[in-house]
Amino acid sequence: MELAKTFDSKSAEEKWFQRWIDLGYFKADPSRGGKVFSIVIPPPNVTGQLHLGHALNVTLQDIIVRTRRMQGYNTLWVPGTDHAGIATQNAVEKDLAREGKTRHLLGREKFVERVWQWKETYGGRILNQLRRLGASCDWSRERFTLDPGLSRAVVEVFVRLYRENLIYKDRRLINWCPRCETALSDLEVDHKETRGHLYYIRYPFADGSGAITVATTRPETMLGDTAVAVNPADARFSSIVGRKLKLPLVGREIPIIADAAVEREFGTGAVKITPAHDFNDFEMGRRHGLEQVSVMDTRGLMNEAAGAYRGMDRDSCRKKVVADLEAQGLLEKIEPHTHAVGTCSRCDTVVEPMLSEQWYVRVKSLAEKAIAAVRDGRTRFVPKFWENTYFNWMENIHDWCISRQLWWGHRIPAYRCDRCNHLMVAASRPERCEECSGTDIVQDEDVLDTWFSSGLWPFSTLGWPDQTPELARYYPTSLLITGFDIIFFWVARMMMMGLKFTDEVPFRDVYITPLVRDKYGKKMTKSRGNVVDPLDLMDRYGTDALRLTLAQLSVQGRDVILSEDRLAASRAFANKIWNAARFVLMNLEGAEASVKAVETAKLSLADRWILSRLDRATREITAAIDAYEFNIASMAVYQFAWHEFCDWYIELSKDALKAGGEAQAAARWVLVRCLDRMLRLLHPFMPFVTEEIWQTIRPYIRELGLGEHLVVAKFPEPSAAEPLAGEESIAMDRCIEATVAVNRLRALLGFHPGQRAKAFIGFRSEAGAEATFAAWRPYAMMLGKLESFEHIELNGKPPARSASDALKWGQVWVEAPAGFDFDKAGQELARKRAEVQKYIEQHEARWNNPEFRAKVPQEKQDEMHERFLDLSAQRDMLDGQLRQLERSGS
RNA sequence: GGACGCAUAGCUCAGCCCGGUUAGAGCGCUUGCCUCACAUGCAAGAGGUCCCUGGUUCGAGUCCAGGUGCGUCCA
Repeated sequence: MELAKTFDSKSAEEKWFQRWIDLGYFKADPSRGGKVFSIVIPPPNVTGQLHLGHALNVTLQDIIVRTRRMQGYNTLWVPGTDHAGIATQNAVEKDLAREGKTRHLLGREKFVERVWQWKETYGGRILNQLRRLGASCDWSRERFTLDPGLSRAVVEVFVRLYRENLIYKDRRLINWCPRCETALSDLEVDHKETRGHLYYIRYPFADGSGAITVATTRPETMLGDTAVAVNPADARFSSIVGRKLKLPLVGREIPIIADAAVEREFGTGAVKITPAHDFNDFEMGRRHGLEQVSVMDTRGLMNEAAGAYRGMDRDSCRKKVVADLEAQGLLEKIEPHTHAVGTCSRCDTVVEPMLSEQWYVRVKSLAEKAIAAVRDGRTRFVPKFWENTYFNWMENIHDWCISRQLWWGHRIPAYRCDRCNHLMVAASRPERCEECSGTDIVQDEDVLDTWFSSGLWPFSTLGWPDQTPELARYYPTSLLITGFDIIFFWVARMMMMGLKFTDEVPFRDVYITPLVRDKYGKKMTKSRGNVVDPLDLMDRYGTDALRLTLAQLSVQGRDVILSEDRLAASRAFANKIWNAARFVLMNLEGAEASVKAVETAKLSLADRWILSRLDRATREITAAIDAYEFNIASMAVYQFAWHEFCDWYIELSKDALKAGGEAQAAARWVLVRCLDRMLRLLHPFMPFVTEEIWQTIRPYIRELGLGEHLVVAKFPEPSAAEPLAGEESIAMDRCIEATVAVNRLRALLGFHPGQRAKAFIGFRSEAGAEATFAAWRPYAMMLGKLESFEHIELNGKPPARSASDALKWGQVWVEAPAGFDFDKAGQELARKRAEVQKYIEQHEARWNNPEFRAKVPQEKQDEMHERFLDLSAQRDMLDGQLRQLERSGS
C-alpha cells in the first residue's frame, strides 16, 4: 500500500469517523465485564453552536476516552444536549418576531410545538460539530433533557423532594427578567459595574417641620417606599427615629426606622426603604413589619400603585420622577455614582427584584452532603484549588428558585383544585381533588429551571429511576470534564442530586479545563467580537491539528491562549508523521507482509536505543494521561515522534536498510514496531491521521488478536525487558553529542552540507565513553558527513589545522578545509572558554565557603565536585586547543 | 470589600509540589542547504537582571513574607 504525497485531512476525517460508527466501536455494552470507564458529556445547549470552550472540553474528554478504550476498559461516553429553557425560548421568540408574531399570539401549545420544530432543525447542529471533532461518544445513546425518560426522572425527583419537604412554595423577592418575563436564579444574574447617579431627595416630615434628605440610585422605586431608615448608632438622626414622613409624589405617610444594616457613610446616612424592589430593603421590611408595595408589573412597567406614572417603563419613569421632584424643589442634587447592576445573563436586560410566588429547593442538607463528599475525597477536583470555589459557594448557598415562567421546559408536577384551591404534587395528574373530590384540576403553569434537569444528567441518562444494567455498570461515572464557570450550575447540582438520589457521588474526578482566550489574552465573547470559530480552524488546519494544539496548551491552572502559529506547527507535525510513514512504507517494499520480529541480540545499537526511547515515551505518556496532564502527554509523544524517531532513528536506519540481510530485516521490524506504537500513543490526540496511516502499515504488524482499526488497537505498554542496558544505555547519547559537535564545527569551518570532513575524537579516560565508540562510530560518520573519524589521545599531539570543541567526556576535532581563516575558530573557542570559566568560578565560590564543606552531605559534595572536575577538564582542553591554534595560525 | 490564579527568551508557555546539572520547548528571527520521507523540511546560530524587595538556607527561578502589574470569581 502507498500513501499519497500529502495528507488530506478533510477526507480522512469524514471517512474514518463514519467507519468507526458503522463498525460500532464506540458502543458501550453493559453486559461486558472488565474495568469500567464512563463519562457523561456536559450537555451543550440544544440551540448552541460549537465554540472553542466546547472544542477544548470535548477534545480532552475524547483523549481520555480513546485511551481507556484502547486500554481495554468497558467504556461509555454519553452524548446529548440540554433544552436550555430561556435561551431556546428566546431564540424561537426572535424567530417569531421576524414574522411579526409573539408566543402569546400563538398560545402555549402551538408555541411549544414550534420550539420542538426548531429543536428538530437546529438541535442536531452542535452534536454534528462534536462529531467533526472526532468525539467517540456512544452516539446510539444520545440523550436530551426533555426526553420522556429524563422527564420521568425530573418528575420523580420533584415529587420525592416535595414529599420530604425539600421543595416548597413561597412568596418573596426574586430576580425577575422583565424581558423574558420569568424568575431567574441568583446564578443567572450577571453583576455589571455601571456608571449611574446618586439622587439626593428631600422627604418632608408629615407635620410640615422641614425635611430629611435620602440618597438613592433608583429614584423611580420611591413610589413603593414604605419607610426611611437610619443607623441606630448614628447620632445625627437619633432624635427623629419614629417620626413620620410624607412620601413625595405619592403622599403616603411613612415612618423613619432605625436598623443596623444601614451604612452611615452611604449618601446622607438616611436611605429610602422599598421592600418590594430591593433585596436589602426586603429583609429590613420583614424585620420591621413594613408594607410591601410593588409598583411594577411583570414586563417592568409601572402599575396602578405608581399612580400617575402607571404604564411607564423604568427608565422613563425615572426621568419623570426626577423632573417632578425638581419641579417641587425636592431634588437636592445628583452625583455621578458607579454601582453594580444585575442583568439577565441570557438577554442582558436589567433585572428587577420582584415580589412573587415561586418554587424553591431547600438546599442546605443537600449541600452539606455534597461538601462532605469532596472533603473526604470521594470526588476529587483537578486542579485541586477549584475545590475552594466549590466549597465557598456550597457553604454560602441560598435556597434555589426553580420555577420559571416559561413555556419550554419540564412543567412543574403540581396541581391545584379549582374548587377548593388545594395543592397536590404528583407524578401524574390526579383524577380528583384529595380534599373536596372536585374534578377541576389545573396544573401549575410554570416550568422548572433547566439546571434542575441537568443536575440529574449523570444518572437520568443511564435510565434512573429504573435500576437499569447501564446504571449498575456505569454509575458512578469516572470523570466529568468541564469549565470552571459551570462548577455552580452543573457540578454542584449534580453532586447534590446524585448524592440525594443514588447515595453515590455522580463522578470520581472533576477536571476543570482552562479558559480559552484569544492571542491577546482576552476572554472570547460575542460582544468583543474576538470569537474564533473552531470549525473554521478545523477546515484550515485539520481536526487533528486543532486537537493536538488544544491538548498541548492544556496546562492545569492556566488559561489557554490559542494562536494560529501554534496550529500551523501542529499541522506541520501531522505532515511530519505522514512523511515518516511514507519513508517506512517505501522501505518495506519486498518485505514479508507481517514483518517478523527480530531477537534483541540481533538488533543494532540504534535499534535497541529507539526501542528503549519508545518505552520511555510510553511510560511518560501513560502517566501523564492518568494525571490529566494533557500538555505533558502530548509533548512527550511529539518529542519522541519528531526528535527521536524521525531526527535520529530514521536517519540511522538508512544504512541498515541499504545493507540488506539481517541488518535490513532488523531495521524493518524496528521501523514498523516504532511507527505502530507511536501511532497508537498518538491516536487519542490525533485520531484521523493516525488511523489513516495505521491502515497502510496494518498488514506488516504481527500481533495476535489485533483488531482491524487503530481505534481499538491495544494501547502500548513498555517492554518487559529494558532493550538497552549498562554502558550502552548512554552510548547513543554520546553519539548524538559527538555528532552535534561535529556538525557545529562543520558549520564553523564553512563546510558545504554535502562535503565530507575529517574528524578526530579523544576521550577522557575516567569518563568511560571510549568503550562504546566502535559501536556508534559509523552513525556519527553518517550523520556528521565524515570521510574519516579517528580516535586520538587527548594528551597527545592534537591534529593540525583543525577546529575543536570540548565535551564533558572528551574532545572533538574537525579538520579545516584549505584556506580556512583560523581567527574565526579562535574567537569561537575563546567565547566557549569564557563561558566554561564563568561556571567554574561559580563552583569555586561555593567550594571556598567553609560552611559548604561543613553542612552539605558528602554525597552531594562529591556530586558537585565531579561536575567541577568536568568543567576544569573542559577548560584545559580548550586551553590546549587555543595554544595549538596560535601555533597553526601563525 | 473577600478569594483565587498568573508573572521565566521577541511571542506563547514548560520547569517550582520535592531547593543543588552549564534554565528548556514551540513559534518567530539570522546563516547555510531543494542531502534519494518531509522546504509543512534539514543543519547551525543569536536571544534570558527567571517582575521587585526582603527573609530562610552552605546554596533560591524553585520555599516564606511583603509589594507591583495583569486576569478571574464571589459580594
